[in-house]
Amino acid sequence: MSIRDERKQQSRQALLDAALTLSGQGRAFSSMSLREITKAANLVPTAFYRHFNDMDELGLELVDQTALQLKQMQYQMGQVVQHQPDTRIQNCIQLLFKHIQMHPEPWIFFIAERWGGSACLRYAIQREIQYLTTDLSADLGRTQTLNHIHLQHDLQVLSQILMSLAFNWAMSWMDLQRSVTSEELGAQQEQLKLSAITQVQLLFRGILHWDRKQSSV
Amino acid sequence: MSIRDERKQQSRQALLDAALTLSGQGRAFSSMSLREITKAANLVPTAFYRHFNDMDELGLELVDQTALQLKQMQYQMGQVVQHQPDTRIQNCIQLLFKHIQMHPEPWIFFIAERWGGSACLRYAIQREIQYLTTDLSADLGRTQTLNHIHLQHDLQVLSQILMSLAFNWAMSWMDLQRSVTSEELGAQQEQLKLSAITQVQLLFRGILHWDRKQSSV
DNA sequence: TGTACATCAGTGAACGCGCGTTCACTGATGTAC
DNA sequence: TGTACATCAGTGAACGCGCGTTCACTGATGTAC
Repeated sequence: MSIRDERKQQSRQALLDAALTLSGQGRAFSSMSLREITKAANLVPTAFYRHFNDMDELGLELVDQTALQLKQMQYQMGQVVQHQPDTRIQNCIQLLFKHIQMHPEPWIFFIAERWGGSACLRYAIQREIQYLTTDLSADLGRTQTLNHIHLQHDLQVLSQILMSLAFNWAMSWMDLQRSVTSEELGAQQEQLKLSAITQVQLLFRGILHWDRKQSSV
Repeated sequence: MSIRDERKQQSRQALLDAALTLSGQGRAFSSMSLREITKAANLVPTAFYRHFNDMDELGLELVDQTALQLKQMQYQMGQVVQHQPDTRIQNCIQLLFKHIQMHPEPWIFFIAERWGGSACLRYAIQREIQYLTTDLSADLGRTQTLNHIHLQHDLQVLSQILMSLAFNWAMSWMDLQRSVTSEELGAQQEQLKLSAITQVQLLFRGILHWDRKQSSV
């Protein structure tokens, strides 16, 4: 890549990073202004148009980038579970929260904009979450515990629940960091983890006793 | 109430309704302007200050009003289940979706602003959802199916899952109405209901086999 | 009941500000010979 | 390698617009006598 192209890429990424940072601070994407973003990226407002036609285009690119990060995290967790088949639920949850702690922005951006003020971001994120759910469903189908579940639909339903729970945990986690004093933080984080573990154990207890034929509880 | 007070209340409610309507159309609260709201309520911008100090104050009042509607819906569902103890999960879900269909705005407002761009709305909504969850937990504790669950914590965890699922269903439901053509709508709505029913059946299967002592799956 | 005054929801002009977008430009980088 | 021209990321002035907020006002409603 030429010097010029490289610098252009840097500016482009600076714009994307600026938006992601604001999102991480709790701002809604639909309330961010083009001028605000360019200022944070050390550019004049008009330079914006060298990279994107409008804010929506930047937003969609941001969905792509953050979705990629979430997919990578999911892949890594899948690898861990596959190579250590006796990994306990506790350890999985611990691993998940460590990831969330280290890279919170994609999680925040996804859940805040999933039902946010921009329709095109909503659809893009919804689509990405569907991909993630399908991938998770495939991962789950390969595990020992769940190989008695044969109907794709049932696995898909389980993944949907897990995915919606995971996003809830991520945001509750970030919410604690934003609002709780540092002395109480550790305790409340532990409590959140415990709650998450119980939630998943409850789900897996249901799956272990799952039987399509008598499903009319 | 005097004529003057009555008219003032009407204007005030018109402002609140205007904001709720915009929210129902997919707009983020943090991107709504004071002028926009007053215009929709047939008032001049400056009249806004006769009712609220700023948009945040209006937003908090809106949280109170919509929370009340959700509480009433929860109470009604609790009554139905209590008086017909053999109510099936299917019927509960059907009832829930009927409510969502008839009064979608509180649901949309709550989930969109739960992680939206306004910090004070986030906290207010979070608090209300906690109340709803605790109430649900109490309702569940009174049902036959669950009277083998004695630990408050376990009921609370179950309520948390159900609550987060319910909000997900509500938004998916509204999303269908917004984006799917009318001929496909009915079928997709049925599919969503089926998915919701399966999700809850799975959860209750887990609860039926729940036992704190061997909870390390 | 009638009158004189007080209250106050709503009005309309005005303000300074940040917004998205246009345009002609600059000057470093890339390319052709 | 050196020169002459092309490209194009970033600049800066300017525009019209909607924003939140101030202020002095109007006139219907309420209150005291």
